[in-house]
Amino acid sequence: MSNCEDLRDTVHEHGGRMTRQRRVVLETLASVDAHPTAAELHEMVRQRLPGISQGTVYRNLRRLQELGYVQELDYGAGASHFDARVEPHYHVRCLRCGRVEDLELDVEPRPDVDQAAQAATDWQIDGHRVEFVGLCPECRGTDEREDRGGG
Amino acid sequence: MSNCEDLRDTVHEHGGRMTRQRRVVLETLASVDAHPTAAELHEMVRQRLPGISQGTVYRNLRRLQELGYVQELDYGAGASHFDARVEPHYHVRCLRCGRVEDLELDVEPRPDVDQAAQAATDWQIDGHRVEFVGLCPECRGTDEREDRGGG
DNA sequence: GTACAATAGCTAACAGTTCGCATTACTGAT
DNA sequence: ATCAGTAATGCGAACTGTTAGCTATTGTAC
Repeated sequence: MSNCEDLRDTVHEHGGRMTRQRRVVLETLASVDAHPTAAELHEMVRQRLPGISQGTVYRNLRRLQELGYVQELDYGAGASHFDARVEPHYHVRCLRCGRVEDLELDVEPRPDVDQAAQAATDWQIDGHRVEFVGLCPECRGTDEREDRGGG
Repeated sequence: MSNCEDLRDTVHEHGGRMTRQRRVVLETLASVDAHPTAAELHEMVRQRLPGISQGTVYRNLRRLQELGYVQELDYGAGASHFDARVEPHYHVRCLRCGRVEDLELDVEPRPDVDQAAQAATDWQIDGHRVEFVGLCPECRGTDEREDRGGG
């Protein structure tokens, strides 16, 4: 949420064109701690740009991801969620309401796991993805899950 | 493979009805090492039951999953894959062709990670999901990825 | 200011999955 | 062995999340 000012120039460097829509999509995503889906983000962005279309939000999210300003969190439970924090960090997903949030965990992602995996197979191991699952504070009270976690 | 004979009775215990379709869906999935998608499994099952519909395959996969005979591998890269091995074990997904296979890794899934996560949040942590990503032997040669792995 | 290409907005298409409904066929009881 | 009752089938249509095609705009470089 602080680096938004230089985004214009930086995005230019990468060949992007900083339209009003793209700027607002990124600013909005960067300004919230939550990790909204494309539809949720569309709704938020609409408050500043009422005419923006959902396709534009999708397109910009994809482009911004390619440019490295956004990461997509897609673990299969319904829609993808998006995150403007691109440094690697952990996420939790609520099994009941689907919400995704950051998890501040000082356990470092361990490359030795990848090495162990590499030693065990003839595939080329590029890495691994981790997602924590559970119940968010709001859903802890209620008790009527619609599970989707596996793995 | 081996446990298919008792499936009839066991499934009954859980309230399921062992139709020809359900039996063949499960037998077919259990007889392969691969982890096919619903569509792929449908195609396989058709060789024994030409008239079976895709909806029936989906329905049975869901039901069998509820009954604990099948696990769904859904990490968001296109379609879900299904696995008749329900004991926890690791999987790799090919970033290029999407194939999913087992990964025999003797690193135990570590509950202490969940405990660390639990200590760091007010969510209720139920566990975590891990998926390795990389290139399968067949795709290693070619070099024209269509990436989808993240976080 | 002007030109040009990247992008917006719109709608239709698409993939994966689920649902509704009439028909079939397991299963437990007779 | 038959029968009743209900879960499951097959089919197609609906639904969700996402992408693509097209024309009109509009950033950006000159």
